[in-house]
Amino acid sequence: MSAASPPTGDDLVRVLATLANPHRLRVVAALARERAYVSGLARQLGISRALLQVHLRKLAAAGLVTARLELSEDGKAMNYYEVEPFVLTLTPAFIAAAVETLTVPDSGEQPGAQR
Amino acid sequence: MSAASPPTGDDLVRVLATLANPHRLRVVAALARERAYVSGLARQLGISRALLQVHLRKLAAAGLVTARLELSEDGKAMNYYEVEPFVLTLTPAFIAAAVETLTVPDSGEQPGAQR
DNA sequence: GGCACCTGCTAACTTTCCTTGGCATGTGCA
DNA sequence: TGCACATGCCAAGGAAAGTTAGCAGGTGCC
Repeated sequence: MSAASPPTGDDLVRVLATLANPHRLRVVAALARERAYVSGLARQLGISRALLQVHLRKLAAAGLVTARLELSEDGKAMNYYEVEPFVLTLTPAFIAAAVETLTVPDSGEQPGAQR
Repeated sequence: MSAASPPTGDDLVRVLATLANPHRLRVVAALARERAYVSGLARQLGISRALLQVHLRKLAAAGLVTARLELSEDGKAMNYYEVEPFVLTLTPAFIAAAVETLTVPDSGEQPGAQR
């Protein structure tokens, strides 16, 4: 799956909004090197677990990272996160295409909204 | 120059944050078709000029669009905006590289911040 | 049992962003 | 002169995001 072909413009907005944050960018960068579990990653990044949890959740909601619950050798439950191999090439033309499938805030949500 | 090789991670965050907005995405899409002036574009998009101004300013600050002041046939000052031909390929590896040049919020702003 | 490590959640505060409305300026034309 | 169009700015309220602190649960080991 991954985010190869961004279908809806809403998805694009969500992904961009998710990546538009220094902490989340660091998380993606860290997970790009190697997967990690929450507490360890929090220490590595120098932020609180609560804060990291929120960011990880957003990244997961955008489909940029995935969680995998595992058991360590000593039987502790570790929640390992790994980055999704996404590729997103942003260009004016690409954005123009994505905008076609943007839902409008109030009225309806017709993709091909003519002006 | 355009945004061919995103230098600092801060720039990346700025560009992403700028694009992470439905209105600004629509603006980029509209300008990708053809350049336009503020009032006309506001009518075309169905938003107020004040709102469009703010979004255009952010887009310009991120280097995604450029303004060009011209005079119409009847002597009116028209501020034409056009999109910049940017190309930004987002991948985990690309982000990992950009993070290297992310400035930290409080302390200093050393690019190669060790963990 | 007590300590150290892991997990998750929620409430509340602070900060930032979005949006609107109003005001001021300048031009051309009837 | 008054209308229509263009430009810009600033203040203020509402909505959303970021962050912290605290609580509760689980396991292994001395």
